[in-house]
Amino acid sequence: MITGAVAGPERTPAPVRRHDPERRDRLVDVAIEVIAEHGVAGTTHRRIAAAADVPLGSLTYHFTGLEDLRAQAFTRHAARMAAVYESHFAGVRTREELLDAVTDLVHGNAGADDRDWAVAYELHLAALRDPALREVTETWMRASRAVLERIVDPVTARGVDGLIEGLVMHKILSTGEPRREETRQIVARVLDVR
Amino acid sequence: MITGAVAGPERTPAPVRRHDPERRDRLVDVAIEVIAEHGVAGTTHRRIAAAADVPLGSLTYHFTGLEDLRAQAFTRHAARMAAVYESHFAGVRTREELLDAVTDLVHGNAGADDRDWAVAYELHLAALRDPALREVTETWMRASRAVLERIVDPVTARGVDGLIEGLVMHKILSTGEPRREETRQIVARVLDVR
Amino acid sequence: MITGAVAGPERTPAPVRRHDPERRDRLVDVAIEVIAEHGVAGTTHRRIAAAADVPLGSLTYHFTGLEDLRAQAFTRHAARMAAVYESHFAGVRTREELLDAVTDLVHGNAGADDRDWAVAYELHLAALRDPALREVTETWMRASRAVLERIVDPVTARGVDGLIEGLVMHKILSTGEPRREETRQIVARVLDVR
Amino acid sequence: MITGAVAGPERTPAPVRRHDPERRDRLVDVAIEVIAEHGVAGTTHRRIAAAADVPLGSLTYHFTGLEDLRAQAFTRHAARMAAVYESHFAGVRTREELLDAVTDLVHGNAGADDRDWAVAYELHLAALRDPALREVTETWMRASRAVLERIVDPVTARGVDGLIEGLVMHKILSTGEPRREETRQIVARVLDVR
DNA sequence: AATGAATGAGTATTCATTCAT
DNA sequence: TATGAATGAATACTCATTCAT
Repeated sequence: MITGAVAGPERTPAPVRRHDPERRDRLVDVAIEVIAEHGVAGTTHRRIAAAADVPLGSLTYHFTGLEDLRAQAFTRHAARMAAVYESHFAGVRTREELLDAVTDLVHGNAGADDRDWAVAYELHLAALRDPALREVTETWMRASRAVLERIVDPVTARGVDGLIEGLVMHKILSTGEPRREETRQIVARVLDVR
Repeated sequence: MITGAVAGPERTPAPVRRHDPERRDRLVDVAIEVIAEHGVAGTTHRRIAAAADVPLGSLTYHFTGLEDLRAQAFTRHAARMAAVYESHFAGVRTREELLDAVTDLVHGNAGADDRDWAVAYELHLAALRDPALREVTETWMRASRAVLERIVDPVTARGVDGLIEGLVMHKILSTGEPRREETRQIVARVLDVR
Repeated sequence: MITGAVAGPERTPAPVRRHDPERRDRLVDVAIEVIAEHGVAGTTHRRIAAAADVPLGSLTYHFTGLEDLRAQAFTRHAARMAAVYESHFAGVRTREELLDAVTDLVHGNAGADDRDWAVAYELHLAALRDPALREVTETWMRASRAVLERIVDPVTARGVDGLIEGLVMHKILSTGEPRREETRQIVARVLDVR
Repeated sequence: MITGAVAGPERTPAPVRRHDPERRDRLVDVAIEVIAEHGVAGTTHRRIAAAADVPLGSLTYHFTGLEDLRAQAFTRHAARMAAVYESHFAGVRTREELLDAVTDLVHGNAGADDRDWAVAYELHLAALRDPALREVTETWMRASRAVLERIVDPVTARGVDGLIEGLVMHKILSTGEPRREETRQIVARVLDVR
C-alpha cells in the first residue's frame, strides 16, 4: 500500500530545514573555509550562505554584518593556530627538540597546512587596515612568543617566530617544495644549535 | 641614416597624441598607490580614476580590464622592490657588511617603507590565487635570492630572504617598533657571523 | 448581581497571564513614540521591540501585523489629541475666551507639543493613502469641529480648525518661533472678535 | 529586395535604449510623480526606475543616492509650487481680488491640484526630520509670503498662508468637498475684507 | 582617440512574518 | 503562552564593463 503522496496541484517543494542549533557556530567555520578558498575579498554573504547551505538572511540574523562574521572567523582561526603551536611545542624541552619541532611546523607536519597559513596571511593583511583585527593578531603573536619563550630567550623567540612566518610564506608561494634539510639548517642557526 | 619611422609592427598612422601622453604610465603608478591605501579589494576603476583625476572611461581605454591594470601595477611594484634590493646590496661584499645591510632593510632604511611592504603582501596574497601573478612573485623571489647569493651560499640566501620577509611582516603588524639591535643579533646568527 | 464573568463572545478559558499583562497596551504607546521619533517609514517591528525592551516575536504575537499596530497607535493618538481639544476648550464659553484658548493651543500651551503634532501629520499623510486611517482622521476632525461648534457656527469652526492646522504646521517647520501676538491677531479675525 | 535581417542563431532581443539626454532631468520629474503616488516611504529606486522605464543602475549613476534624488525632486516641486503662487497672484492688486484668488487656490483652480499638495505635505513631513530639506521649505515659505506681502501686511500674509495650508490639508483629507462660499467667507475675515 | 552615459550583475543589509519549540 | 530562530523578498548601492558619440 502506498502511503500519502497524493500529488496536489501546488505542492510546495518541502520547506524543510528549520531548527538548526549550532548554526551560528557552524557559520563561523564555514566562513574560515571560504576565506581560505576565496580570500577575504571573495568572502561574501552569498558565498558563505551557499557553502553552509543556509538562506542568505540567516547570516545577518546571526551576525551584525559581514565584518562581524569575518572578525569572529579570524579570531577563531587565530585561536586554533595558537593552539596548534601550543600543543605542537608542548613536550619540547631542549633547543635540539625545538629544532625538529620548528622544522616540522614549517613543513606542515604539525596540524596546520598551507590552507591554514593562507588564512593567517589573509588575517595579517586585513589587520593592516582594520585596527579591530590588530588585537587578534597581537594576541596571537604574544601567545606564539610565549610558547617559544618557555624554551628560549625572548630575542631568539622573536627570531624563530619571524623565521617561521617568512619561510612558510615563501614555501606557500613557491611552486617547488623546499628541502627539509635546508630549513633545518637555517633554523639551527637561529636557535644557535651546533 | 633616417632616425625616425622605423617600421615596427604596430606603426600607428601618425600618433598625434592629444595630450597627457604618459597617462597610461601614470595610471599604473596611481594603481599601486590605491592598492597601498585600500588594498586589492578596495582597488576599483572609480577609485583609481579619481586618484589620477582622469575620466572613468580612460581606464578601460588604456587597459583591457581591472585585472590587467592590477597585474601591471604588481609587476611594476615587484620590479621596483627588486631594484631596491639590488641597489641596496650593490656595494656589499662580506657577510659583515651584509649583516648591516639586511638590518637596515628590515628597519626601513633602504628605500622601501611599510607602505611598499604592504603592497608586497597584497601581491603575495593575490598570487596565492592567481597563477598569472605567481610568475611575478617567483621572478622577484629569484632576483632577491640571486642578489644574496652573490655574497652567501644558496641555503643561507633562502634563510635570510625568509627571515627578512617574516621580520618585516611582524614589524608592520606590531604597534611597538622592535629594537634594531635584536634584529641584528638574529640576522647575525642566520648569516653565521661571529 | 454578579459583576465578573459576563459571557462575551471572546471569553478566554481563564487567562492566567504569565506576567506583563499590559504589554499589549504598552506596545501601542511605544509605537506612537517610535513614530514620533522615526516617522512611519522608520517604524519597524524591530525598532518598537527594542524601544519597549520586548522580544521581537511579541509584536506579531499581540498584533496581526505592523499595519495593525500602526493603526492602533494612530487611533489612540487621535483619541488623545481629541481629548486635548476637548478638555482645553471645556471651560470656554465666549468667542473672547476661545481666542485665547486657540492662541494657546497653537503655541503649545495646551497639552500637545511639537512631537504630538508631528505624529498627527504622519497620520494625516498615512491616511491620504490608507482608507482605513481615513476613518480615524475623519472621526478626529468631526470631534474637533464639534468642540468648536459648541461656541461658534460651523463655518467659523471649520475656519478656526483649518487655521490651527496651518499655523501649527508652519510653526513646526519654521526655525524662528512666531510671535504670539500675531497669531492672536489672525485668530481674532477668523473669530470675528473686535 | 529584402535588406539585412539574416537571423543568426543567438540574436539578442535588441539592447536598444542608450543615448537618452535629459534622462537625469526626466528622472527628477518621475520621482515627484512617484512621491505623489506612493509617498516618500514608498519611493524606491525600483519604483522610480520602473516608472521611468529605465534600468536600476541608471538612478545611482545620475544621483548620489536616493536621498539626493528625493531632495532634488522636492526642490523642484517647491520651485514649481512657488511659481504657481507667483503667477496666480501676479495680476492681483486689491484685497478683494486677493480674496477670490486665494479661494481659487484652495479649491484647486490655480494650477495646483490635490496631487501637488500631497507632495507638498510629504515634503513638509520629510523636512521635519531632514535639516537639508528645511532649507527647501523655508525658501518656499518665504517666497509665498513675499508674494502675499505685495498686497497685504506681513501679519496678514502669515495668516493667509497658514489658512491656505490648513484648509487645503483638511480638504484633501475630507471625503466631501467643502463649499466654496464657506472658504471665501473665512478667507475674507482673515483679509479683513467687508 | 577619448569619454561620459549607460547597464546588469552582484553586494550588504533590513525586514515582516512564520513557526518549531 | 511566548519567543527566538529562521527565511525570502525587498532595499540601497557599487561596480566592471560596454558603447554611442
